[in-house]
Amino acid sequence: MIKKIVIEKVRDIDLTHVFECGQCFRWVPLEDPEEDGRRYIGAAGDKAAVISLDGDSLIIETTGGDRDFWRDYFDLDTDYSAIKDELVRNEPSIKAATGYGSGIRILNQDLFETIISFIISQNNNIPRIRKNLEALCRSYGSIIEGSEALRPDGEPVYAFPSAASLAAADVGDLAALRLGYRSKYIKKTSERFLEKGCPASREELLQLEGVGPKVANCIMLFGLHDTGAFPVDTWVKHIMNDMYGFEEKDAAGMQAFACGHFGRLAGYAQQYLFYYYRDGGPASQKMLNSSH
DNA sequence: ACCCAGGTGGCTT
DNA sequence: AAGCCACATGGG
Repeated sequence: MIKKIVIEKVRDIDLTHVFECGQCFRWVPLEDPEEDGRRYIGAAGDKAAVISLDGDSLIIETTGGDRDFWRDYFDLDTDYSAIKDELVRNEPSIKAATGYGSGIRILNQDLFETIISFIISQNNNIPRIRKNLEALCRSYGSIIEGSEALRPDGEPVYAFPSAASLAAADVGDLAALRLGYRSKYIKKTSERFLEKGCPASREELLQLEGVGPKVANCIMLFGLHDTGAFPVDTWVKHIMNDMYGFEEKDAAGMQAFACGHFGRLAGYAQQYLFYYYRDGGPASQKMLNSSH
């Protein structure tokens, strides 16, 4: 049974930017990739949905979750115009990035899904991360009841696997999904998650196998909504080198500086910058190459 | 055949 | 603390 939820008068939201800025990996365009205002299909936890925008109304056709759940998922009670303004006031050179990624929102994602997703992200690229996660969900996640009705072809949406199902997985079977050396991290981390419960701090996250400083920061930002977290990946290294002259290897220095410079908005700043430099086309790439 | 991608763990200086 | 290197995989 599909329920339709309409949230009116939403601001600062662009579905393409929200779903393709690199914070999540399982939402995909449903159809008409060229069409303006396209619809996305995916899942948040065990709730499948098709998401679209009609003017300033956010339309959620879903198998579950009430209005409050989706308001929280899309972070709709946060004023992103105010955030962008404050970022630009504090750091004028970020304006191109906030302009390009205007409409990004930091989703409130499921913690376990975020942990596994960003363990898979290490030394990997986004298209392959998406493939890996889809394979993982098809093999270890259950079909979301009623999700067949969301898609014209009647294909179901799979829920993200539970910690129990991944903890019970055979490492060889995980590797067969092309998860590579990350297979053992996934199993061990799932076991520990089951045993110890949800990690709630940086220290606890760093104790998980396959979670280092960068992945921990992604989990804090995307899974725990700690907006002061500033993940430093290979792209952000280039950016911080370009903007402030940091040595490429000095990830810790970059992170410390950014957290001081942007404060509680560091996570937003990181996401606008990452998305702009990665997807913003020739203009952003030129800026990166100009000084080095 | 190399280099890179939302890096980490482990070992050696 | 800092510097290597292996690790799986697939695309350019």
